[in-house]
Amino acid sequence: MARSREQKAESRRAIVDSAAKLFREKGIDGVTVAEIMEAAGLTHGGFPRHFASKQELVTEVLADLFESSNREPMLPTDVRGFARAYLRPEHRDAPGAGCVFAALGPEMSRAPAPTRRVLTEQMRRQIEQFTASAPGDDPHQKRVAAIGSWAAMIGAMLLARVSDSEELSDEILQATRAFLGAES
Amino acid sequence: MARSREQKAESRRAIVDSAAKLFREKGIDGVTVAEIMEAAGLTHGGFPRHFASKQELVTEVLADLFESSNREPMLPTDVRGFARAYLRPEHRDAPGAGCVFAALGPEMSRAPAPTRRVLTEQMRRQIEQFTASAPGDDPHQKRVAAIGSWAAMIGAMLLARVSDSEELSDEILQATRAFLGAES
DNA sequence: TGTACATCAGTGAACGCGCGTTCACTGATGTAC
DNA sequence: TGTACATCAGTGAACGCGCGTTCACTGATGTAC
Repeated sequence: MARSREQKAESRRAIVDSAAKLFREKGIDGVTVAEIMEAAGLTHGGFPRHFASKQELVTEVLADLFESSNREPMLPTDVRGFARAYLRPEHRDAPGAGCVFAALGPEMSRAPAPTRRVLTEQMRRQIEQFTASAPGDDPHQKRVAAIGSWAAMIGAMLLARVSDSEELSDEILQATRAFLGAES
Repeated sequence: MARSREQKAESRRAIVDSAAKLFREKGIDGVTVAEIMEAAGLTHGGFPRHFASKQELVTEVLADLFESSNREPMLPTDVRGFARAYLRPEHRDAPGAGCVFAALGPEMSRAPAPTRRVLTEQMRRQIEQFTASAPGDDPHQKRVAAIGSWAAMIGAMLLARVSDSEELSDEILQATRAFLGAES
């Protein structure tokens, strides 16, 4: 039943990827370790060979997600292009592959210190990235626009996902795109 | 041990109020029925005399919160005044008394139908209320500004609560106020 | 190159705990007469 | 107005289940010689 070092690395990869998807889809508390392990093609008993606890996996998943999205961004890096791509029904309907903040925000504000540190670091990075392309006459205005625009995207995604009316949900996404000057 | 009808109504009130605070502070899953009952000055065994299940209490709490905030608003009803009051560190630091969407958003997007119906109804009401006072040359522009502004408030509160740096957190709130033209 | 052995990824059963919910019971309430 | 009785809010113990975690075990890996 034992596996090579290489196979272990593959298993770890599969666990992190499954968890990244499931956490965002169902919330941290909404997913069991057994469920994650099964999605990774393993049984739950093997979990402690990779992570000391579920919470440690959470932190690792976030660090991994941010690392890979910084390495090769899935969305445009300019704030308007980002907003156009972010505020789409496809993103709303696939939380498992989408924005961590919109999917897990409140749960994350109650997370332990190491987890919040990773999130805060990413927040700084994202704000700086948006500031570069944000509209404004001076650096301060640009940063204000970067923060305000990002906040609007996240809030809109959250509201769009709560709505039980697809019409209202679509309108929220579209209106926020217009509000941010990111009409397609 | 029995109580009069009047006392029962008082107990129910206490349960709903305690739950409204605790749910927003710690998330739905982060609070136990026993904890809510204790905060209400009762023991957990009495819970089913008031609610058929924890989930039913959740829906009741939301309906009650929205009913009372619509009856007598705690914040200004115009969008800029609302933003000024909403985007405050005091609000960030007291989620138990604050915005339901920022405190429970993602958890709510996975909630059962009756709960989401109550939330969607309130979303419509809030958007309509903001539209009345939002900037814009025509009704469409005003509605766009209402939606975009509200989204920015909720997203900013969420980010401000996730940040483990008070400086960054304060900046997010302030920048979003500036972004929405709601500087004090 | 072969061989003996230590390592350890992964399995599946089990543990222990916390939770939502149920239930027998209590005694004050409030109704029927 | 009194009195007997049904009701039912609230108590505290218990139930049942699901979860994160632990553990004895397995057998392939990969190292030591």
